[in-house]
Amino acid sequence: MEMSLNIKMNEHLFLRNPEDSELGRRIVQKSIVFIHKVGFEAFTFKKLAIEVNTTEAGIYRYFENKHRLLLYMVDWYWSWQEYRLIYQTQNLKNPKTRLKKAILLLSTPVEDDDATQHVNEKLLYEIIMMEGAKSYLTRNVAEDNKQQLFKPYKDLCARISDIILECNPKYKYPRSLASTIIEMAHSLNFYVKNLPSLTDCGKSKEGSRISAFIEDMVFSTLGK
Amino acid sequence: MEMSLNIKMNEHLFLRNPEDSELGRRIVQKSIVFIHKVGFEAFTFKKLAIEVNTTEAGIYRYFENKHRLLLYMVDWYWSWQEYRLIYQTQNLKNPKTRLKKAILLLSTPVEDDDATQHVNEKLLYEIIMMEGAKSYLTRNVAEDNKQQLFKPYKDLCARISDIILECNPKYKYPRSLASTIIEMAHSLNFYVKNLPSLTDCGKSKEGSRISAFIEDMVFSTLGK
DNA sequence: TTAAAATGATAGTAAAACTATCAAAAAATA
DNA sequence: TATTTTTTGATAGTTTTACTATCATTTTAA
Repeated sequence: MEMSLNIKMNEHLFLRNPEDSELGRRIVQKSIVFIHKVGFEAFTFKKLAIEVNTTEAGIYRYFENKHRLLLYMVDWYWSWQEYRLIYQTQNLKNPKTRLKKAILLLSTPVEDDDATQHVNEKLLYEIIMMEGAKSYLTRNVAEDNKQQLFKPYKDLCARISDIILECNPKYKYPRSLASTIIEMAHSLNFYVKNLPSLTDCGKSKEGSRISAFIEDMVFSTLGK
Repeated sequence: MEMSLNIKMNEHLFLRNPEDSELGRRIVQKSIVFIHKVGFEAFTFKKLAIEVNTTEAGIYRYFENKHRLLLYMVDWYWSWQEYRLIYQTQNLKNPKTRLKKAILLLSTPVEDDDATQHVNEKLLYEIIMMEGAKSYLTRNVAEDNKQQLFKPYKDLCARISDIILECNPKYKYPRSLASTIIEMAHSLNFYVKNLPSLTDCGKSKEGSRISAFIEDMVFSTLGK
């Protein structure tokens, strides 16, 4: 059986939906490869146009600017992680097991998933690690937030928060703890790779050590 | 008694030491005000020059580019926080009390400190909250790291890590926990202000709620 | 089959991110 | 105090970025 995953994206993210055309899908696909390669600062629509084999104007017809394109990728990523979380925890009854799964999913660098042809999840994970925070660390946070552009992140946070409450209904800070899990899962992976003295994890077995730390912290906090 | 605090900065941060001249100090002072006002993206040396009452070339004589100037501010901030931590914990014998103090210092938005004439710490705290991560989220991390440009952050992390170990010598992840404290203290303040649904803290009494969350998490993790 | 929409090709603009030059002013030193 | 050195001011110039605009051609939809 052949299947493919399609995530419905917020309409404010684009001028023309990139899912609807060959060119659009190529823009998304190549921008992931290209941002991963050169970083968000050096990434321009002019250079991307060459990779995509179109013109600068061609890309501007899909995305207002490169920040919106980043937001598109970031939103796609968080929606995908929420999907993975739902999918991979569906038969797990024990909330503790589910929370463990959530921590593992977020803190383990991802492998490419074939269910999505034009998105390379492995590269995307590393882009989020490196550039993810730039999606909200701008003067436009308030406006972007009004347009619901951070909804996928918030949804994931809320979902993890719910699992936290299932583990311990009396816990006072489920959302703060959920955003700590999400944030640190990615930050610590960045640190291990680039500023290892900020962690206790060696470069080997990265994911597992990071998730061990987060797990220990979370379950201590929730009173096992 | 009149006193002033002077922090020795890494020489790679600047071309000419801004501490050594009236113009240099004005560049630092005004850049804090200006970045706080318009954000790092919209901040340019040309516009800063007008505020400082000099020319664009005048600023380029002190700083190679705006990213180095950001790093200068970020490093100054972490050094200052380390100084505050040492100063404010010097007579506290109990490691638990000292760790609580550290959490409070990092998670409470700061008031301006008169010991430093040309640095407005209140504005600087908010700049770090908003722009701090951009200092290391670049393609130059590795190079910048070789030049020791992240040393102040690492030093602070190491110091908190030491206090953590005093609280519980057997704890396995003191550095990861220390960087979690530092990172989340600032991130959560940003969330409360801009994306409150990622937290459980209302906009009132921000600092105290955030530190309550972090304290609870940290001491649960260390086994009170 | 014809109208509408999407793309390609090209041009142009304002601002950003620098680099260079040279004279005037200020500071250091002899 | 004179003179050398350093620092600043003023101005100009270059390349790249981040767009916007126009128009012909191709593709798709009615």
